[in-house]
Amino acid sequence: MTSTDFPNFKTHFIGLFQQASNAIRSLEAAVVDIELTRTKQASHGDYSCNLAMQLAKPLHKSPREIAQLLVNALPPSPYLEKVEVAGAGFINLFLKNSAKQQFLHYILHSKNTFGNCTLGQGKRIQVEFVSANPTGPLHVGHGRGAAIGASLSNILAAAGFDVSREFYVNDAGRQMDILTLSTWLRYLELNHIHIPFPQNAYQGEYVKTMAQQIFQAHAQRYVHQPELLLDSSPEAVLAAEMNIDEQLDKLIANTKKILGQDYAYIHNFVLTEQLGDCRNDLMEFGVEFDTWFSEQSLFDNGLVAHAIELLEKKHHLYQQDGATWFRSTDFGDEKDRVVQRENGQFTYFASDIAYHLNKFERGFDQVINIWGADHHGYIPRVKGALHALDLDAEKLQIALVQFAVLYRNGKKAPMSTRSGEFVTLRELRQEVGKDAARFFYVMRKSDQHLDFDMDLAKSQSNENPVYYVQYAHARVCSVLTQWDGNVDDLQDVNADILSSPAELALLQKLIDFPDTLEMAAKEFSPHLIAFYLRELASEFHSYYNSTRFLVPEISLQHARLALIASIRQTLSNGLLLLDVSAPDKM
RNA sequence: GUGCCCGUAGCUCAAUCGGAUAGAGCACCAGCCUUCUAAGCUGGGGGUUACAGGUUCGAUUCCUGUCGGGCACGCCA
Repeated sequence: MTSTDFPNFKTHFIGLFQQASNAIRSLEAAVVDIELTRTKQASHGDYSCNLAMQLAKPLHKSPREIAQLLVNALPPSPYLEKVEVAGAGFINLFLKNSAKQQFLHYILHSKNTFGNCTLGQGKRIQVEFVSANPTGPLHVGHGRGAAIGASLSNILAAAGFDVSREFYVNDAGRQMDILTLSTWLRYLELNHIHIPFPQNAYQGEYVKTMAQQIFQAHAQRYVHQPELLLDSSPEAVLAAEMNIDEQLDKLIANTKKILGQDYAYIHNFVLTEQLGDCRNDLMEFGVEFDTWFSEQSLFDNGLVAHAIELLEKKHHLYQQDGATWFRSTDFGDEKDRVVQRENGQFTYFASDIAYHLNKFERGFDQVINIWGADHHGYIPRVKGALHALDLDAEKLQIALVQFAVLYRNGKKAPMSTRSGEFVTLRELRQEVGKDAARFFYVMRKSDQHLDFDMDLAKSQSNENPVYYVQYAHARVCSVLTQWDGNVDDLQDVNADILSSPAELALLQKLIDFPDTLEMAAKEFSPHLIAFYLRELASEFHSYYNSTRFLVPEISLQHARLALIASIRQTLSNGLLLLDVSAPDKM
């Protein structure tokens, strides 16, 4: 065994149990997949297997009896100190101290690849996240999706997937038209033309800023004939009887008519402006994308029409009330869905079908969508469309992220979007910092509601878990700096001396890191990394306070330094997965 | 009204997809710096896992019901 080629204990032991159960003829039929879990108590050893209890029922034998059979048939392992049958029929495995100690060599040789695994086998996986409408600044709700998506992408990459990060740009819809209208109205105001600003248009200050930019660059170039906006057409006369959304659509239609070719200029300007802002915001948040995929391009390239044609050919469409419907009820949806409206316009769902078809055609082995929980009702129709197109809908996995509720000064902060009254992601970053925000966002399971406490996240004290972890890293750095040696010289140090309970527990904790990462990748659960880091930091801080590292005895000193250097490496690797910095000093 | 998610310490949340005595942080109380960073450590009190049944060797986890909360139910995106 070379120090750079260390086994994963868990999979190694599962293999042993596999062999053992294969060797026992009476078990053959019953054996399912073998699970190995880490124990919570030291008296139960390091790993525990419940296979015997699972087999008890089908075999009509007592669990302890089966457990003993398995233990007897278990091949020898150089890493095992002892094996015990305990409790109702658990098989407990005790690792040799030497196995734990030598693991340090593996960590110090692996360096920044420690924890990585080959779970993904190079498979191409796409993660689509954020995908916010480019109609205004990102708010704290988007921040959660961004943090989880980015961290998950990093985790999947470390787990051996070929990850592609994608942002779907909704640049084709009505929301963009509303933003265009809103900006033009503000621009007219700058030209002293005051038209009542609709309450359901975009109220935010950033709209005025964009209008200002257009005004400064082009003065009155885009004023045209605003009086036509509220023309005396029959529709306008009936305005009082239109609801506010119909009024808005009327204003948009008139604006397009008035501006003609110039509408596209303004539309494009606001889109570019918002997208650039969004990209910049996310970059400063540590989130970057490989692809920004335009919804409009699906229309321009005829992919939407193509996708609908395909559905038509496969007889999944029908006409009713002048519209074209997709029979999604055939695939478990609760009602059929319109793909093409009476007026000939495709719906958002239609472009989404084309988008997902396109994702599949790009040849990804797996596609993950990270969606806000409010989209859960949307899943059956998208999966249904994939089924209808004879695609393997299993390749698409949707990870729902629950809303974040922001608390400020102990009170719930408002988050309404149209009104412009919301806390932006940028403000959050400025108030609490990137690291604290990123860590806080992934401190919860993503499918749980999140209470984001600004005051807690902001406090530079032990209340904020991110500093606790970073502090552990900085402390190790400080010790190693004072030692003034080369960490690489510790790679093959004799670690046998590390035999105190605290040291062995720390070693086991380090051994857990690759398993934690693999689990986080399998379950799409970045929060596991955050929890792991806090636990590791906790054990380190405790060790730090109880033990001196820079002791006179060189062999002991080097062994302990190797241990804390390994801890530092693991903390650093883990923090990197979350795009949180690992500072040398604090 | 229908569907999905959720309910765990005073608060915010875990619990390796059914495992052994349900764990952390915050808050509260009592201690620890002339020695590697006190943004730290040590100890303490805190629970009928919303409630009532059921399934089995074993339930916070699975099933049913009740109560309470969130979200979704457009020819919006």
